[in-house]
Amino acid sequence: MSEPVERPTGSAAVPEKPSLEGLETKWRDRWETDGTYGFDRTKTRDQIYAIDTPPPTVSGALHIGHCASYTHKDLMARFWRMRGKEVFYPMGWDDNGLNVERRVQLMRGVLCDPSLPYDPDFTPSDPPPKRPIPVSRPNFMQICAEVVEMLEEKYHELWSTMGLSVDWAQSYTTIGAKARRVSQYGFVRLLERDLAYRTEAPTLWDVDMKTAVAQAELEDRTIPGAYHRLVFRRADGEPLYIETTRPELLAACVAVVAHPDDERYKPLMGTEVTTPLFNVRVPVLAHELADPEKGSGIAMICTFGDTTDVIWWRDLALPVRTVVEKDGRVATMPPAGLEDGDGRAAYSEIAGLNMKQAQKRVVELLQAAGGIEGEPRPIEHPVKFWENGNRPLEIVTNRQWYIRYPPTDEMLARGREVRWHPEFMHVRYDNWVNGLVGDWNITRQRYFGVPFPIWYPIDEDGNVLHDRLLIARDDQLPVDPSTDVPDGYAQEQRDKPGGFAGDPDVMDTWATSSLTPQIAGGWPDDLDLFARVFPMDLRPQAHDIIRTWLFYTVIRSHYEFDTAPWSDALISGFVQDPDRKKLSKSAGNSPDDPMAIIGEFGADAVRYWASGERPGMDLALDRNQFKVGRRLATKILNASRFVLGFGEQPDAAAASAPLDLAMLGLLAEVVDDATKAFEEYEYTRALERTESFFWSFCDDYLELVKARAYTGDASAVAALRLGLSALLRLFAPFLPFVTEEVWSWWQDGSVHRSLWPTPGEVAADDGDPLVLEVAAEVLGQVRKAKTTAKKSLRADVALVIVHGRPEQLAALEAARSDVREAGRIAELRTEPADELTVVVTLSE
RNA sequence: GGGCGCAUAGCUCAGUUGGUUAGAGCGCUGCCUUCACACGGCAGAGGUCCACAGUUCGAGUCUGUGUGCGCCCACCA
Repeated sequence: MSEPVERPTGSAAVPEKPSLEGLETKWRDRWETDGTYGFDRTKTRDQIYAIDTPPPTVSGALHIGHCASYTHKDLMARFWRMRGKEVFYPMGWDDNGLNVERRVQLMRGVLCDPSLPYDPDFTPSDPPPKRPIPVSRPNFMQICAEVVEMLEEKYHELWSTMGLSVDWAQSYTTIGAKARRVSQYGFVRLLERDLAYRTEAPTLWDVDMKTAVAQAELEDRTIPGAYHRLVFRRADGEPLYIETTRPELLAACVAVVAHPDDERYKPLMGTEVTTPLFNVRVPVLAHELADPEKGSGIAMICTFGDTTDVIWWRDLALPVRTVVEKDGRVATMPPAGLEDGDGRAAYSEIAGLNMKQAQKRVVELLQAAGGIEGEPRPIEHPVKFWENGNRPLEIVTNRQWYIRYPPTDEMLARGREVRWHPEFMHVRYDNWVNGLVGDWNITRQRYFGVPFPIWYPIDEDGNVLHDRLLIARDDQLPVDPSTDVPDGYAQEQRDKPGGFAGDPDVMDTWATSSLTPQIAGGWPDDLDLFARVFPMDLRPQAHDIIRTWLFYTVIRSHYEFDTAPWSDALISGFVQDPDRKKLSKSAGNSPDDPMAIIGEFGADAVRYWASGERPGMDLALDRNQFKVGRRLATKILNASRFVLGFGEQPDAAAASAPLDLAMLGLLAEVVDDATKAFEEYEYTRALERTESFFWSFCDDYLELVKARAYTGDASAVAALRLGLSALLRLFAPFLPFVTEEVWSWWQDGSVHRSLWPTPGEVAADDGDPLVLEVAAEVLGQVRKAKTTAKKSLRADVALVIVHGRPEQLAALEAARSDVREAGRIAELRTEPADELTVVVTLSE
């Protein structure tokens, strides 16, 4: 038993009492100052790893789920950077569109009324008024811009605190000039190729926000409704019962339809029936989509009650009888075809009512007129809503811009060019592509968005000539047709006969965000940069927007560059609260407020928790994991201080003792596994392997070697420092703050710009892992004996007899003195046996 | 109605090509004031691997059926 050795004085840079406090602030400032994550655009495409980072919707509430998914992207960025790639890792803010307008309406109490003049002195009142105040379009835009800037700063703050290694110099916003230019330029190019077009067509419409919405933004909600049994009259005066949940649309009825094989209605096909109340004659038609099981098996077709009506209307070439206006109210004037005097009188009773009121009134009128049989029969049924809306969508006819979908097989082929992580998410893409209907409506009747770079001439009679486009020149873009003037016209001619009119609408936000690789990559003005980053390597995103962001990006890249936009898609899941419900959206003091959590546990701990979410899987919000992560970070701090306290040994080759080589050999395997895991986007496995090794490094190896290390043994010190160096680098993507802190104690430069360890670097010689395994097992048995005897681990051991196979005993011999020191063993004997057993006799 | 995923210890999850006694962390219990770390360490208890059927010498793992949960999609009269 050796005498305690005085501990060598540690490096001056190693603090006596290391702490995690303040590491986030310290290092994020330092990384910013040093440009640690700056992108070097002189590198070529093969040297670059480009990430198509999702621009977060800044109008949404910040919550801990963001931290999880953005950590995953950062893990990949940091891994590839350490592998020597120049990582192109921009950040965008999605700050245009309807959601921002809604947020502004709530936060500032204003809404846009384009008919109002600009008021330079207007300031929103604080707190905002309950009833939003109408303001001019320029005022509204200004307020929106202020609000998004504030929101973006909060995101920036959170991302920096989380340690995201983005290059902030590459930032963009989807409402910014660059994004507007790319959006308009991309649009014009599609227009020139007839891949974008404008047409008047039935459109899904949100009556509250008064805008069209796209197929991808729909969601079904099950709400109460009721079947109303309406009494139509056949030519012979007999009744024909038709069940509908929307009697208020009766005036919009253009036909009734049954299945062609439905024997009950076959005799009526080709005849006409008369609607109750309005007394309009409509044909009885056949169509496959009519379901004999539903209602009375025969349906009324209205223009338009739902998307099936649109299909019937199109397939059967029916006329339009519009009843619903864009504000969701019944049109003032009755539709064409409603000629009957009583019918017009009935219509006047519902004109101007909203849908709910209209339904009530129509039912009353029908009851009075005997047009309805029995009481309404309540049901629950799915109805289409805009995903952020409050009232069911209506379908109205409107002029809209569309982008054509490519043929299905082309879109599927593009999907197959991408490697999906996890692979099963690919199915969602295919399902979506196979279920597409119509084309992509990119028009929104809103204000805070990218306008269409289009004007229309006005003829001498004041008619806007919508089929004669005045398209902005490429070099003019971005333009705002509401203030800019097309070539050949003067500002005074705006909205005048013989003059011009600007296109009033803006693009759907996806029409812009589908171009994120183009926007971030500098297309079309910086083609040098673009060639260095496109097609990109990675699209990381959540699974809910496969049908939107991912799909649309593929389409734009397909049209513009004839390629998939990236080689790999990394799809993350959602964060759920411990009860598996949706996380609360409230910002501020909620239990999932990210800043509060980071403040309590540290960013590394939050990243640790997030790293446990495997691609495609959901993750529960688990405070326990924050604790575990924090404990790991603390352990790294303390273990590192301990290791570095043994002094320096610059020659890594000095590691020669069998125990030390065994440790390094095992570490080399860990490096190899972690590297492969990362290359397969299995970052969770990389962390698990590293973490598990690290704990045995601390509990077993460090305990075994410390007596020798205290003496300054070159092999021990070299192995410890080499092991620590590799471990810090393996942990660096996950725990960037604590690893950087420790790295700074004894290394130059940032750990995040150091090279990822390689197996060969760690284990130049072949160590025999058995040495460490057997030594750790014996030490473990000694500890167990002490614990069982309720003795301190410092208690002396009189005798240890190890039974084992010859190679096990030989391995133990190679570490004999380390084992004796670590276990405080007076006498260590070995005896041959078939399996390894350890008999421990404690001293009295 | 269609598709996808999940189901393993009280909780959160690993279990790679089928192969002895199914693992980890947390939690729980006990012990250790230990000279890197009490924001610690050591150890212990705890499981009919959702059910049924099949393939196989052998199934947590492969096949089928069913059940439960979650998500995505769907033409909703």
